[in-house]
Amino acid sequence: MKRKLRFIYRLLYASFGPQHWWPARTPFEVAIGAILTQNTSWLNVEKAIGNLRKHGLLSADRLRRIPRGRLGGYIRSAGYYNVKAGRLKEFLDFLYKTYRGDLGNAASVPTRTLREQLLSVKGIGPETADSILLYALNRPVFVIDAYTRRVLSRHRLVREHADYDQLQKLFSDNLAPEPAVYNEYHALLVKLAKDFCLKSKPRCRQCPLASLPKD
DNA sequence: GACCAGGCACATC
DNA sequence: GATGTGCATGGT
Repeated sequence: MKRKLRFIYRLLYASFGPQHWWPARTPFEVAIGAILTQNTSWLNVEKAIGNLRKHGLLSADRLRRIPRGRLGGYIRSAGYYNVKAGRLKEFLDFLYKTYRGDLGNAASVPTRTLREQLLSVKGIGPETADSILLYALNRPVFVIDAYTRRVLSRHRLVREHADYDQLQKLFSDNLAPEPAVYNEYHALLVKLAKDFCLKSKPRCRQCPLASLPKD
């Protein structure tokens, strides 16, 4: 499986090239995006973040002070805006209570501890926690999402009903803990899912993974 | 107009 | 432990 996962990575990278997911932004902004993008297209999230920026609200302090109802108004485009405004508030409470409002103060905290802390925040589940860990804090944590699940199961790399932790283990057991690679690999799997695994069968013949050896 | 999108909490069986 | 439901906008 080690060889296979590395082979797939090289294949996808050669086919699609670098995907540039969540490059240079502040860790705080990445965390906000991670919550806003729950079950939502990134395009709609960008609008919401742009709106927050336009109103000078992209700071922990400003977001903490604004009432939940008003916050919802600014993030409408991201959908579920009432739910998400509440989740952002929960995250900010945690951020201030635990790290004085600055994720930078989490730098020396072990990844496992940090993950448990994030998961204890209401509204932050495994994918959101792991997105924050990987994309905002550069920790070697592989992010699993609906696309990853679809690709792995469509290509029979995992059994159909494997849960989040099992899927994640597949990668962490078989890849060196390198955040840049985890970042790129995940993005490439999403690209593959969008271009092929969602499409009709004819396109699947041209799928870069179609030539994958049977173990 | 139908379907989908970088989930999660909560209820129910 | 599995399965169902509410949450909601905007693109295709």
